[in-house]
Amino acid sequence: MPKNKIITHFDEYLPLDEQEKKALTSRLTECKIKRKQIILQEGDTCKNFSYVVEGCFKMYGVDQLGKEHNLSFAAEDDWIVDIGSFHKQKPSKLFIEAVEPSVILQISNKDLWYLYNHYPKFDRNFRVIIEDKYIELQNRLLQTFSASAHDRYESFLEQYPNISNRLANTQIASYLGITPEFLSKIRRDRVRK
Amino acid sequence: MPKNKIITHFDEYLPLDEQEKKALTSRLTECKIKRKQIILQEGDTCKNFSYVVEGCFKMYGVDQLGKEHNLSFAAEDDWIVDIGSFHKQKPSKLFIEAVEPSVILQISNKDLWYLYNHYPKFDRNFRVIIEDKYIELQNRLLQTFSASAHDRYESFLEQYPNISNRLANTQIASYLGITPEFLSKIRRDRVRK
DNA sequence: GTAATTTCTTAACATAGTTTAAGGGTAAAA
DNA sequence: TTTTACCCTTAAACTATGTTAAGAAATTAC
Repeated sequence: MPKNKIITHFDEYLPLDEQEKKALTSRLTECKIKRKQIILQEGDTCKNFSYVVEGCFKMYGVDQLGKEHNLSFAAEDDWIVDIGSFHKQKPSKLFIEAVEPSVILQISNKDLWYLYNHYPKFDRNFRVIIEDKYIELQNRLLQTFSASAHDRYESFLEQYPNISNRLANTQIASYLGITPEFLSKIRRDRVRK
Repeated sequence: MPKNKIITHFDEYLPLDEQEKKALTSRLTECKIKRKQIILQEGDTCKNFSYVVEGCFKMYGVDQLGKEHNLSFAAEDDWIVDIGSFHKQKPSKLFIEAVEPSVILQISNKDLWYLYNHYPKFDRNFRVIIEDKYIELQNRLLQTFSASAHDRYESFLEQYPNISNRLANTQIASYLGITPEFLSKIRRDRVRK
């Protein structure tokens, strides 16, 4: 039962009581998503906060030359949302796309605010979830400035072993901020050494 | 009265009632900080969440070669903290240093948790504050990947006019992820054009 | 199972940004 | 006010990474 997974997820933070569980699960929508299906498109407003039960997603921006830049991946038991668009309910500059057939649980902006306003524990839990994501993002930015592409690739493999072997190198290159050709060169040098 | 500034700051989120104001202000410590004074050092645990009443700070990491990489600046009415270290109460990898003589209001980790546990509104307000910071950081990362140093400099000047004219170019270059020499070249080309 | 599409690799060439070094300018400290 | 420390700029040589193109390999779709 997919909705149990999200309950278990919250046990890592402040566990929900029966009433809160009921309030949450009754507001979750389960969706099956096909590979390459886009669940958020540039220009649209991000209406849902999504919890990945199964599968994997990427969130990316597209630059003036049409190139994609991956901001994040989300696999099992992770959240995926354009917080900027969701939080302010304004058009997004990003895309969210499934890289595998996936199952997600979605909660709408309106319903999440209902939970925030009636059960303060959700403010707490999402505060902590966001803080953790902020820490990750800040570490990544620091690495981008202070380490070579080679070192960033090594870190990525160490930090996300479960995700890295499910993604095309093209996608990893985009996440690292380099071209696939250059990643290929890095991989060749790794093996040779 | 510095403590009034922080109350006004919260009015932009969910305004505090009298009891909450009292609970907050009684837990704030006012500090005067000298230019170049370091309020968080690598290896130390970040014990305080700091609100800048006056002045300006930088937060940075130092790489293996001893080079500084600025992650963020904070001036009046902004918060400065190493969330990673503060949140998990583990040694920080970062420094926080005043770039001007400053006045800050600090709240300790313990006291902030007291507020979180007794007044849920603080969970709400800090959730929203962190979300805003997350959005900023994510935009910056996307820009770092998709725009040239020249364009990033222009954006920085537009986005932070109040900070940019108070900082040495060395500091701005570090924030943009380039060398001061290259920023100098960018500035020369800007003027010529 | 086969065709179609995408991904991976290689290599030659191009470039944004770095390094080093040095001189002059500016703001902080005493 | 004077000294000191730091900051800014220039320029030439250098390096990490990007670009283009093209064939081989792998994965996905039919």
